[in-house]
Amino acid sequence: MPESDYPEIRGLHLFRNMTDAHFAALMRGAYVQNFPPQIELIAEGDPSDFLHVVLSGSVDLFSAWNGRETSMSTVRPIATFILAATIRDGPYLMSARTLEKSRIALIPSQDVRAIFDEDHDFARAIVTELALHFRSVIKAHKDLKLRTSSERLANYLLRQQTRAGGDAEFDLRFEKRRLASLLGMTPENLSRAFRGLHAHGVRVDGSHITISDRGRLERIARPSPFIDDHTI
Amino acid sequence: MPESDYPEIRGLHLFRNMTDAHFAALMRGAYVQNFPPQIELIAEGDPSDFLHVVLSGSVDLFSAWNGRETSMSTVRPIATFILAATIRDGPYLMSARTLEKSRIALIPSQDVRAIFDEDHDFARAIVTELALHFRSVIKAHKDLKLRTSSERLANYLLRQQTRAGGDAEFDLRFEKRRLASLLGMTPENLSRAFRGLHAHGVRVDGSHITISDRGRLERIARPSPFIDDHTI
DNA sequence: TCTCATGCTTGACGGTTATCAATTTCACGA
DNA sequence: TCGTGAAATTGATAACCGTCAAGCATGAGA
Repeated sequence: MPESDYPEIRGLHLFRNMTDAHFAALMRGAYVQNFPPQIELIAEGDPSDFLHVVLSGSVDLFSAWNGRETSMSTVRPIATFILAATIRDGPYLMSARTLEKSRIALIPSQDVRAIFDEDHDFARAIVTELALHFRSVIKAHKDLKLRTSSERLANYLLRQQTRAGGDAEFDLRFEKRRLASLLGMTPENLSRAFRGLHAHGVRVDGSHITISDRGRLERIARPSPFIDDHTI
Repeated sequence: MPESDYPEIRGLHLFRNMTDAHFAALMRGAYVQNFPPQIELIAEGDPSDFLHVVLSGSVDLFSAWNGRETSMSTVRPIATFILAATIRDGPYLMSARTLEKSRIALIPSQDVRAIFDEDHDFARAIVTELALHFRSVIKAHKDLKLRTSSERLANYLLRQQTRAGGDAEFDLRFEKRRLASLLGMTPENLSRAFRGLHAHGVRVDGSHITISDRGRLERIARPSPFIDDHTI
């Protein structure tokens, strides 16, 4: 594992407060690999041998059943994924594939579990991380159960506008087909949902979005901090 | 807090391995209360002052948005709820109401966080519990995104049959209206979905279910361990 | 036993969403 | 610059699901 990757990983919440010795022990068994786009990193059902850390690029977590497939979430640098499977030593519940050329660190799951037993600060960080992820999934679940597809899109756009610094214009960070899958709809209906939002001040040009009047969009989106605020 | 409640709580996975001193410290600030049916224990958005433990009865966790409401899950003895909100010291993401007369222990959240910092076994148990819950929500999310309503019902019935010991006959543990909400559908459509399963060997008499041929039901339900097995 | 409230079921209807097919647009390499 | 293939859009259609209204079943209480 190249020294240059250490600071990035060390800077993560998860690894920030552990002792140097324990961090070094974790890194000893870890290695970094470069992957081309569209490579399947892990498959649903595989044993969880490694905790993954996305250092650059991006990774799609998805799941399939009975010939259907859906995107569950996208992981961007710097972040880990499949922490829960690592902790429980259970099979992956989602598959993962690179969306673009990506650099990914692989930390043996058994090392994570071993250091977890010894380093209280690391254990504490894992709990915090898991609780945050848990709450995010709850929010996604509420989004899906309580809202129609165009309400989900409207609220998604408001969230993206917020994370873009509140600017009236910003770019979608996904292909629309995958955005559709994330939002739980077909690409066709995403297209129609975008058209429906024209009447509420949303302009779409390719992946470039313009929200002319946030207040107007909020009146139909009705965002709730308990669904849409992913910081709490 | 009555001594008689100690063993039940102590027996929970979450509290089983912590030291006596720390457990006693937790129980010092805790108290047990009896609630009648249909009492709202907590409301979405409230600060998470207490970790709740259901000792008897049952509790519905639900969420509302824009005039709509949906059941998220049901908590039965002996189990805790809203652990993640307690850990993060964030607002509740779900409301909770008693379904029947229930006895519930309330443990101050700040005590949980304080003991967590001191007792490594407790911290470890919390991580395990959170990871398990996280994976359950992921499964529920996949269920909702990948399956139609009658597929969800068919798989729900198979899961219930399994937990009833595999018997061909068992009873639903919910009112059908709440089962419908849990499964993400209306009571009307639940009724129609049950009728649709008649053709696949499912008999319904009130809340009594008979599955004449599990294999036949499995052929249309196509259960997957990565959605339906809540033990992994 | 009767009444009444509640939950469940059924049918009719409309809205939402998925599917299929056909274009159009766009990005990228020849 | 042009050609190619994938993505995005559009329209038509059907499946799915929610809503509304009515009727039925059940059980608690007078």
